[in-house]
Amino acid sequence: MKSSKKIKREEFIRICKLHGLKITPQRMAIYEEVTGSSGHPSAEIIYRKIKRKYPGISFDTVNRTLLTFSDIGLLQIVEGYGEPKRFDANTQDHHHFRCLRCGSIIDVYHKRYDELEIPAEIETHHKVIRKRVVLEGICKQCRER
Amino acid sequence: MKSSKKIKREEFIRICKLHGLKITPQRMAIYEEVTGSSGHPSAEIIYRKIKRKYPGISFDTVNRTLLTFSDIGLLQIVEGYGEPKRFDANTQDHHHFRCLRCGSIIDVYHKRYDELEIPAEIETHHKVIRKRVVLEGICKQCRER
DNA sequence: CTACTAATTAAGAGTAACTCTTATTTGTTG
DNA sequence: CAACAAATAAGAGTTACTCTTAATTAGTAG
Ligand SMILES: [Mn+2]
Ligand SMILES: [Mn+2]
Ligand SMILES: [Zn+2]
Ligand SMILES: [Zn+2]
Repeated sequence: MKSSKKIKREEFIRICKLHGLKITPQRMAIYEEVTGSSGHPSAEIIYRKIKRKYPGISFDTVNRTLLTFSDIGLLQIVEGYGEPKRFDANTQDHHHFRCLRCGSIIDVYHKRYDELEIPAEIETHHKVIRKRVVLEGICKQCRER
Repeated sequence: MKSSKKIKREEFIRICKLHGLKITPQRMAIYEEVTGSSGHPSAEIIYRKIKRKYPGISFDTVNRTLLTFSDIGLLQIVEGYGEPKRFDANTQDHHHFRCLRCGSIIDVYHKRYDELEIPAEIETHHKVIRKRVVLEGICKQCRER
């Protein structure tokens, strides 16, 4: 029986080839790291973690690769307000709650949000590719302090 | 009969006093500029426009003032992905469509979006202050090219 | 109106988060 | 395995803020 890690790697290779991207050790490491981390890490955080196991890697490669992955749909960038970009390898349809105090980002799964209709005056003029609900406020941990 | 411009200024002064902010010519100019502009300008754009009529003003003052105004609810910052922040003096309940190619931001008014319920598992743990729908895609102008 | 003082500002230096350039290395293809 | 386009490392450069400091000023107490 195949491990889920191996299936994930094969899927990764498939999508890279589909987009004409070479399979490099750096890309593998970055993909494993970002899919393995449950949160919504920044490029800097991902860079630091990978550097432990792979000291030669450069920040530029990590950042460029994350943007490439975002272009080909392997991951997404979470909506924000100009702080470091936060990456998300969760490709399921989902939304986010963002804490205005500590910056933590929590996944929100809600079927009604996935089914939102697009207003007619937008739909007739523009092409909508993505729709998301963004919730903001103060998270549990921050409230308790 | 009072002009709407005058009413706007009085309301501005009221809110500033409410938050213990001094009424300075710079603040007045920035507020007039940002409420007068229909789009969703960046700090740099607002700075350049004000500089024409008020050559002595500094970028830092414009930027700091915009952030202050956002803190006290006179305006908001539009959700984005790390480009320059975009400010919005439209205080009505509304949402945004953002063009992924040219970066233009279009207001979306849709009652159903204003009435979105908050999922129970978020509501019970965290305090939600704001909820917004973000649409993304390619705008009419960009499609026609 | 005048003096006082805390808030605000201009100017410019500093910083964070990318983003680009160039020389070198490497994955893929024939 | 030879050829070469793609990718990387290193470091410089850029953008968009953000901070520091000295000067100015709005609001208020007399
Ligand atoms: Mn997520
Ligand atoms: Mn708007
Ligand atoms: Zn928090
Ligand atoms: Zn466009």
